[in-house]
Amino acid sequence: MDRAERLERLALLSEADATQTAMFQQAAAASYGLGITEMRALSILLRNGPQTAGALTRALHVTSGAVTGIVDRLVRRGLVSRAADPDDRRKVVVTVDLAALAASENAYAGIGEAFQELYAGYTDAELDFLERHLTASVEITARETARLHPRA
Amino acid sequence: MDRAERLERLALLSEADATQTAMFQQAAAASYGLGITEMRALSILLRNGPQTAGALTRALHVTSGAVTGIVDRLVRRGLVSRAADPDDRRKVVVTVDLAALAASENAYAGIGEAFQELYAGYTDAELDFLERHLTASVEITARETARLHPRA
DNA sequence: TGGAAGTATCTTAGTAACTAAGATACTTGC
DNA sequence: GCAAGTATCTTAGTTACTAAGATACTTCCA
Repeated sequence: MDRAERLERLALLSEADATQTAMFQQAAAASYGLGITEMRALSILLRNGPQTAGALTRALHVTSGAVTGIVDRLVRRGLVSRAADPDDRRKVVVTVDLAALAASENAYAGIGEAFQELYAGYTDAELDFLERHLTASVEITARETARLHPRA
Repeated sequence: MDRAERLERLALLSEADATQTAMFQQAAAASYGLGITEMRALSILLRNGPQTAGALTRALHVTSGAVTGIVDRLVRRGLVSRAADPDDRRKVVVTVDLAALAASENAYAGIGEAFQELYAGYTDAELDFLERHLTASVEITARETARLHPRA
C-alpha cells in the first residue's frame, strides 16, 4: 500500500479514536455523577500529585472561579480535601483522598480490562513502540493545546 | 523491564494521552467559536456522511432537544444545512457544507503537521501496527462507551 | 379506509458549569 | 510600612444541556 495513503488513513483513524475516547471519558464521568472537568481535575491530581488551585487553573485551562466550583464539588463528594499551605497562606493545596476514590465504583474497570486483553496479544517490541509513541503524542498534544489557548 | 510493569505504565500513559487529547479538542473547538459537542457532531458528519438528527442524537449520546440546538448553531454558522428526507417527511437530514468548512481557519493544521512529522520517523511495519492498534482501540472504546450509557 | 400507535424532530422551562469582573487576604519588594 | 503583586473566592450573567411534552408525519391493522 502507498505510504502517503496510509498516513492519511492513520490521521483519520487517530481523529476517530480521539473523538470516541473523549465521549467515553464524558460517559465515565457522568457514571460517577461528575462533570468532565471534575474528572480531569482528579486525573491531573492523581498523575501529578497534590497541587494548588492555581496549578489546576493552568492545567485545566479554566478560570480561577471555575476551579473554586470544581474543588467545592469534589470536596462535597469527599474525593479531595483542601489544606492551607503553611509557607504561603494565600495558597490552598488540593489533595485526592485515595481511600475514598478506591471505595467508589470504578467505571474504568471494563475498558481497562479490554485494553489489557488487547495488549496481551502484542509483542514486547510492539509494547515498547506503543510506549514511545504515546509519550511523543502526549508531548505534542500538550504543546499544541497550549498554542491554541491565548491566555497560556 | 518487567512486562506487568510495562503494561501498568502503558495504561497510565494511555490515560494521560486521552485527557490531553480531550483538552486539545476542546481548545480547538473554542478556537472556532464552537462547543465541544458541535465539533463532535461535525466530526461524525464528516466521517460517516450526511445523516438525520436522530442518528446524531444516538451518536452523540445527547437528547433530541440538544441536537436541535447543535444543528441550529451549526446552520447559523453556515457549516451544515438541513434538508427534508423525500421518503420520510418526519426526517431531517443534516449535511456538512464542505466548502464553508474548508474556508474556515484550520485549528488542526498545527497538530496535524506535528503528527505527520512523528509518523515520518516510523517504519512501514510500525505504521501498520499503529493502524491495527487504533482500529482495535476505536472498537473497544465505542463498545465500552455504549455500556456506560443507560439509555443506549 | 380510517384510526391508534409509533417515530422524528422541535419547543419550553429549568439546571449546572462555565466566564468576566472584582473582592478579599496574604506576600514581596522598595 | 506602604504599594504592587499574587492566590483564591464571590457574584452576576451566559450557554449548553436535560426532561417533558407538542407537533407532524408514518405504519399497522381491524
